[in-house]
Amino acid sequence: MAGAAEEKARTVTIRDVAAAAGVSIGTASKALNGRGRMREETRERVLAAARRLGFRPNPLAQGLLAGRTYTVGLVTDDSFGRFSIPVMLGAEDALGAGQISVFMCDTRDDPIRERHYVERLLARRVEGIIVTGRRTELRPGIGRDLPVPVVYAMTQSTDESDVSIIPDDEGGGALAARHLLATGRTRIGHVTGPQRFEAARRRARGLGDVLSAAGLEPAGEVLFGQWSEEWGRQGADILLHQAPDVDAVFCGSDQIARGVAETLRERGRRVPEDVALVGFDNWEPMALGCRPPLTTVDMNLREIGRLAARHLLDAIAGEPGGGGVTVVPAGLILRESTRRG
Amino acid sequence: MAGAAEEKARTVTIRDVAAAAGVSIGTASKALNGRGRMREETRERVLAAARRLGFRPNPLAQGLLAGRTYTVGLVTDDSFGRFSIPVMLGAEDALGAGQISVFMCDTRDDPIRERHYVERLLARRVEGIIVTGRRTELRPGIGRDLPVPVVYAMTQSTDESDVSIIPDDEGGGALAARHLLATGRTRIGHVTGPQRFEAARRRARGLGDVLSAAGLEPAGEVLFGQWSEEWGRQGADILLHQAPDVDAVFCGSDQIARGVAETLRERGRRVPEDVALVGFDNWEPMALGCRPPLTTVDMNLREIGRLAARHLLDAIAGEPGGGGVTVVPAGLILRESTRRG
DNA sequence: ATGAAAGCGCTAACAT
DNA sequence: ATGTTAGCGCTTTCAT
Repeated sequence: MAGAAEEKARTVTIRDVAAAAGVSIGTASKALNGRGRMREETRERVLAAARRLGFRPNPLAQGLLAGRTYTVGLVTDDSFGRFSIPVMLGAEDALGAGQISVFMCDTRDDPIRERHYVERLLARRVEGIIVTGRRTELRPGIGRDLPVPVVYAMTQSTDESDVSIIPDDEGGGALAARHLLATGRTRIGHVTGPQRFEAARRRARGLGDVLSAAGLEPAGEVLFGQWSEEWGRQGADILLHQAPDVDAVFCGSDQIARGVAETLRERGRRVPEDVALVGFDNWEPMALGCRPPLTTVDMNLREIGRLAARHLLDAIAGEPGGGGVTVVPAGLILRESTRRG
Repeated sequence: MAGAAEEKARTVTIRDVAAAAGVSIGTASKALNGRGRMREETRERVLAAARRLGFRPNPLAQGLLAGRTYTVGLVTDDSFGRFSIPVMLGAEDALGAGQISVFMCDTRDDPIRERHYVERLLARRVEGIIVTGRRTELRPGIGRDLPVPVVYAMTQSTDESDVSIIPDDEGGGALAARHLLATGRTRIGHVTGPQRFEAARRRARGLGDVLSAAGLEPAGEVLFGQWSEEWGRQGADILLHQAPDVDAVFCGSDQIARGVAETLRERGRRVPEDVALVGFDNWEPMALGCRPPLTTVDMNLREIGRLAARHLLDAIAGEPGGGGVTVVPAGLILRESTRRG
């Protein structure tokens, strides 16, 4: 299918092509790159030779000359990959088109290792660096006055002049709230992650603001805890105790939502008939495995990655673009857990 | 902490260092690389200049000369990252030490895209390629007679002469079976993924062989289905129907095990008192979120990655190593779901 | 229309 | 002990 030209192990240089076509190296180069003027016949001959020999220009040599490498570094501390992978895929979408390749580095959350990787990337002359993380928290930048542009995706540098692309946690919370209100719920509880997480606070604020605007308050306290199913189970019990008439729960993550769903079911509350449930993350194995399947907020991680890459490309191209934070709107994925009763 | 030397945006070449140290380029090179003999004082002077200017040798130039790039490609079709990320981390462990950087490419399961990426990697003169996948299934190789060595990790090429590193599915099944027998279970059921998956068949075989050797048979039929929680729920019901006295279930994945756990609980069977449960994958968010936390088979994905990288390094170094399949032993992670009653 | 030559940043012979 | 030179594979003037 891929044609008959078998690649041989020996590397073919432009010298070989030129020799095979009976022209000088310079001419071969021009023919291959479509530069300069030359007889059509000559160009054909060179191209044919190149094809026949399986010639691939050596990007190291090209880059050396052009002063470019057409590579960027992607540094992540999200070993587990849940969040950084979609970001990376998005980045690849945007970079791949431009023939830019990505060096992947996982810091294992170790600052020493991170420093080390950044050094290595710079030594390799990457043209830019994308830094991604597990959650949208502030983190120290990877270095000041680096010789290449840096974009933080799904994480934020403490240095305000750095460029960060983050999800709209607050908007996501608001989206969930409006959806629940629209489906007729009014006694809405909230079980979420640790209060020290900016993301948890923002999601809670998004919910709170929408409820306030509707003249409502959250059912029970806003329950900050852990990002785990176990906490979801506990939180649901606390919530049922504080607000027995609760008719909806917005959860700070899909894992928490699963825990909540389980407790609700065990306490005899039907989801969604008695209590509607909205998660956060749209982590499919979790959200689809939940019973019933979970309506949840999707942070559009892929888009975050795409945007980060585009910002980086602009910066590499020398366009200012301006520092600061870009917030990517979240979306709501509708499933059974909030179906109208 | 990292010293006061601020990096400036301008790239520093060895020429600059030589000039600053008042020596020739050649001497500067020798000083920096510790080759050749020279006065200690001169070497010091060059190193000091290099440090002061923030000099980093350009690996493109070095590579061009050495005919090496110190890079490898990592091609994955596991967009979601569940399996390929640990493999990648392991590979990084092994490669990073050798100053080899990794180009990451995600094929999105698209052969065209894969072909494209492989082309690009070869054009970049990677010195080797690691191919990883979602499950241990056979797949067509990425190409024949490629100019660099290729290692398949967590997936297997249909071409038997290719090098593949795969998990020990059969051994994992056997491990689970022996553990269940050791804790006094004898009526052991099996709910797993689709029969068309080699991995599912191997796991079932591992279980079956151990049971046979003990003079036992699986409880009920071996239930092949989907890799989903939903199927776990259904499968458990079928199993309870076929073998009401079942006292343990070995599941083909942690997701399936969660479904099984849920149905068991709803049918009034306590886990682990009445029925012990073993999963497969050690996917922590799933296994730990399960109630009770899941005993499960760990495929040692990281080790698979490490081994794949080491094979690749050997091959790059020109050591034969021999083709064929290497199987990495699995381990059993003990948690509540098989605690002795 | 084509070729020759310089040079990207670096290293390794070979001078001195 | 240090400097000079050639050359890795390629592109790009500048001659011819």
